[in-house]
Amino acid sequence: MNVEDYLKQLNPAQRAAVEAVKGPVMVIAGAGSGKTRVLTYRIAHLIDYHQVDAFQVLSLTFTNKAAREMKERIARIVGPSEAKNLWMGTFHSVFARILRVESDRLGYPSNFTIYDTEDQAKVINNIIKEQSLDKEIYKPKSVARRISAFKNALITPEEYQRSPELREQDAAARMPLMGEIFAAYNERCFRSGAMDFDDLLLNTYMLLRKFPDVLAKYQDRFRYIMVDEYQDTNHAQYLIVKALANRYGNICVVGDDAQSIYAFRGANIKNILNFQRDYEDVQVFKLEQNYRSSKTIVGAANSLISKNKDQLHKEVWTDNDAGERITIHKTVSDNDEGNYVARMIFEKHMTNHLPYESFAILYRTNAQSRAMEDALRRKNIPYRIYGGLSFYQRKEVKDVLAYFRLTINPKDEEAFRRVVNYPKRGIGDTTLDKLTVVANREGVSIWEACQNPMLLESAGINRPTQTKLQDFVTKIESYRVLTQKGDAFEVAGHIAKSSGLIREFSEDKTPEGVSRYENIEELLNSVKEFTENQKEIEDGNPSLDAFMEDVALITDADKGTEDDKHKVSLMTIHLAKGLEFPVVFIVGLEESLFPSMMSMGSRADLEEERRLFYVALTRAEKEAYLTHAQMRYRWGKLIDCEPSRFLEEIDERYLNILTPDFSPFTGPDTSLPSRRRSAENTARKPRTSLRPSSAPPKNLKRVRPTQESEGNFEALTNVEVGERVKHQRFGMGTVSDLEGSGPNKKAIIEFDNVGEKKLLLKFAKLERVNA
DNA sequence: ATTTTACAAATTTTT
DNA sequence: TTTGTAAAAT
Repeated sequence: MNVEDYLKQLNPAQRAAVEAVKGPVMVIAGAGSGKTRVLTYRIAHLIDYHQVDAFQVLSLTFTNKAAREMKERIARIVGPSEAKNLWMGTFHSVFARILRVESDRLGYPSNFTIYDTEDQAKVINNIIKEQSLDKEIYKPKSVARRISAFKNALITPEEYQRSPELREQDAAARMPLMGEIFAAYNERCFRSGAMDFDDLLLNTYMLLRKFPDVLAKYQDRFRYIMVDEYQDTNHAQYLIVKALANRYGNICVVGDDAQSIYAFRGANIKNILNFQRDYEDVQVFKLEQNYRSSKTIVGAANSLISKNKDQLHKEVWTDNDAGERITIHKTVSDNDEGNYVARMIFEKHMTNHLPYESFAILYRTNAQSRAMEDALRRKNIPYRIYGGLSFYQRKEVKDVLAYFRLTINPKDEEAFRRVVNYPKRGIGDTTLDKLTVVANREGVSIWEACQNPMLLESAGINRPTQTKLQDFVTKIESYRVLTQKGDAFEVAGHIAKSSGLIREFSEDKTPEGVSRYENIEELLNSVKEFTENQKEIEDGNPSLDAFMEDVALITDADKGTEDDKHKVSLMTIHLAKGLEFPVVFIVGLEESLFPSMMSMGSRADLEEERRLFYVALTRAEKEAYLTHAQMRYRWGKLIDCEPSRFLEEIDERYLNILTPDFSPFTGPDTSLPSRRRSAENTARKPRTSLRPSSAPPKNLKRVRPTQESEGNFEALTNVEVGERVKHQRFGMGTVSDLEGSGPNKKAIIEFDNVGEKKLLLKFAKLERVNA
């Protein structure tokens, strides 16, 4: 594709934004206005037309998936060898990459661990316990939120102590020791060689501020900077971008104030509202033509968002057809809501021949997915849930990962605590407490304390336990040696086996245990896949370090794969940002659910909820359905619900309000007479108890005790060479070889799309395909 | 040190 | 309803 070709595909406003390559540029991009297209072509244009070196372009996106897709599109214009040099990714992943290079400046090891929310909570919990504070007053969650807020505002523990206002705020909240906890938390993370998500930003900022030569280096490298979803940047991100752009001034931010929905994690909508004040001679472009949605949807969304006070003026319009009115439907209960949605999807799928991937069900809270899942499953409608408990957060997966983490960075205290006695080694809480005391006293990590027999002795740990600890240390050390030679897959496989975890899981024959075992297999598969991919790439890195780096910053939105074709998407509205679907169901439009209870206190919060609804509505291309239930299960109790105020805020001419008659004689399934209702409820019980009692697998393989696994059971193990088979995830393939026998029988399968895989037949959910 | 039992708490959204 | 934590028992 040459210059003329891609410029021709743009409308005047888009084209102007693409061609304005110098100086500060702000693009206000209404929903569905072709923002990604502008960003893509702008970068391609820089490289292709202005001969800018791809190494000098930094592009910060909202998800890594978005970055990957954009890179592919750019590659098609400028060629893959050039495109691969682009710096593209989320703030967190790009800055983690920089921090790995520069970590010694800040006193961190370059293989620092990235703590997720769970690790963070555990550290805080430990500190609260050690200082014997009342955790009714110092709620770990609120402490974590508070610390996160400090970091996003770039406040250090020292600055905290110097600020009377902050100290008073916490004293007023009966938490006068907040500053001490904050300091202890930072200290502990530092000693563990670990950064949390906020640290990735904060430390990048500190790095650039304290070391002018580092700043100069990156200023000089990133001569063209682009920031997507600028309305969702926080203060730290704002300052980092500003610092980096300070030399060349070629900064282009793209965003939509109407879609700012991340204030709760520190995003500051003022960043976009004040951009013109912050930079000189800003060129502003407004993309107001919506290419995505029908006139009805655009009109409805406009009428809704006009209720917000804080916004930049813009007029989103569309050339598309008027389309169907938006349906509002009231149901009796949350289960009923699920049935309605499932029935509508089924009907539309059958009568209009819409594939299942055309549908999305969006909700405010993850908890709402349950009712939807039940209903979809009952109708055998395939679906995929995004978010919720992700694969990498599952307990058993984190256990294995903790061994990996400890191998890479033995100072990682949370990983240490997690696995030092798992599988059981006779090292219990008492020992751990003693270790903590001595580590704190000496100002070293627990690991370092374990390496020093003198310290163990002085901690009052008895001889047998000392030996156990030393055995553990030796074991981890041996893994470390292995990482010097082996690739991620070799090391991971060895660790999983020799740590005893595999044995631990395989001994458990309960359905939960089997599911856990499968998840570990799945994890090792993904290590294998990663290793192989890295080996194929020219300068790929197949080490375990690289794998863990990849895993740490994977986001829920990043994980979609090919096998999501033909599936209905279920996700929170937050996760739906940036996506679009022909038909969208927004469920649970009830007061104190959406808008959420927490947001009803202040106008600013309420406006954010309204923007959230705006985002939800504008995901729809052709049709939108809004549902609300009269009753809903919450906290295990049935509660009454009022329709959301947002429903009244949409201009009526776009609406089609169904006021269904709830007598048992009308609609076939919409409302259920009480007898059937209770019968259904009792019928539900046994199935629910069949579910793994641990958190049900939300993302990858969901264990479905009923249909699938039993249905094809005979077909699983007796495949033969040359046969055509179908795998849930990998698609179609041909069996090329068999290995092992009995329960360990494996098949080597050449898949049409993903190449050769070796699968344990016991677990691979294969289907025979008749040629 | 580990297992069992009982009881409380939880639901906003995520990198 | 489910999940996690604290106390009590082995």
